[in-house]
Amino acid sequence: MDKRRALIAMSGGVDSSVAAALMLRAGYDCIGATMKLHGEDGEHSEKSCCTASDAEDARGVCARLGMKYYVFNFTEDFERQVIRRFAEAYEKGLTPNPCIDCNRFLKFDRLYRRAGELGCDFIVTGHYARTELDEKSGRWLLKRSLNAAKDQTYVLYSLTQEQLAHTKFPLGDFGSKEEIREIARELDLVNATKRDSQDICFVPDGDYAGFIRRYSGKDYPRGSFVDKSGNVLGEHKGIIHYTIGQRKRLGLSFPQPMYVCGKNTADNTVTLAPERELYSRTLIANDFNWISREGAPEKPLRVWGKTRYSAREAPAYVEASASGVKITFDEPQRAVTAGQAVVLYDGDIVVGGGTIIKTENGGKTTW
RNA sequence: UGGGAUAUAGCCAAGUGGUAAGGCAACGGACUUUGACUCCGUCAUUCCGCUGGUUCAAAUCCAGCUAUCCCAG
Repeated sequence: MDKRRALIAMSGGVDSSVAAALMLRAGYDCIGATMKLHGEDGEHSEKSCCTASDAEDARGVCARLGMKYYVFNFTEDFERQVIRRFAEAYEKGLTPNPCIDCNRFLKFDRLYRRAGELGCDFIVTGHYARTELDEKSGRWLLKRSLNAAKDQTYVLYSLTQEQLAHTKFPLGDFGSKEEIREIARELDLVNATKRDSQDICFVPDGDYAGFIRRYSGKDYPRGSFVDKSGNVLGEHKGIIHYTIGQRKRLGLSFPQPMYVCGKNTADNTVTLAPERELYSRTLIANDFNWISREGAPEKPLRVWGKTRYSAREAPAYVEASASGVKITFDEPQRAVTAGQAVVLYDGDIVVGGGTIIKTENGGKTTW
């Protein structure tokens, strides 16, 4: 019987390289692949991913491990599905998470389909997450990695049952990143000590507002910082420069720290308030993907919700609502931001996730 | 141009004779596969509006000047 074949999505980093090694070790017929996602403008730092040198690292690792290696040029899809969404979201006053879109539309769609065309049974990534078939329900589950600190299920909530059935995350069962690096060292992989990637990969200099301006060719006019009562506090540099909960780079001084608590694209204002104004207990999310269950529960269901990548999950109830999925936390959450994802957990199991479209402050208002 | 008040870093602001707190902002770093948040660090090498004076010693006392604000015009 033929060996099962797997396509390894290789960024050039240590994680996906070790994932490949582990799949080989497990006896799979492995093909390495790097997605070329953005053009070479020579300005990408070592902090970003998917650069030419990263592809070289991936190629080197594949050579070392004796795997076939391909580079797929997905720059067009990336531009359309990730960068454009990113820019348009900011223009609408939202704060998007491009990593989630990249996983959803590139890795687990474009690349996933390509893997199928190449006769692969699985797509493999270096994400810290686990999958498991639940015998009782017959559903594929997405579960947190054993290494809780590195868990990346938050950016994977969009995976469908079909995708989960054909995905493997070899790193999910490791307790620490050190173990991963140790394997890389043992195998003498070139990137064993390469630093973890971070920041938005297509905006390596961190100036995402400048990037959006160059990308769209539009000008984002200055406007007013206002307080909750509408009093003008100062001038802001353009609404795309700010996000909910932001404290720094406001350029204004007050007796107390002030934070962005609202953005209004209609009148181009940014509302500032003290930290205590940032908390909201309920939110509405749409574009929701349910993983451990079929759809939204009719009656409130007990879950743990996470409103941002680095947030700790907090107890909440989720239920169906006219405008989407309604989530009510036991305790108000800080700076819940439209455009970001909310992901729900039941222990280690990802119940589902969606995009936050609306929040409500401290129970003062109901709908 | 009569009276009163205030003049300390980008902003606010302690300090009232003994050798410049703190907060905000800014900048740097850590953390982080998003934006943020958070944490750590730097931030008036003695012109503390200016000029003199008193004193061993002044941002702190005195005088004059300048600027701003308020009340009277």
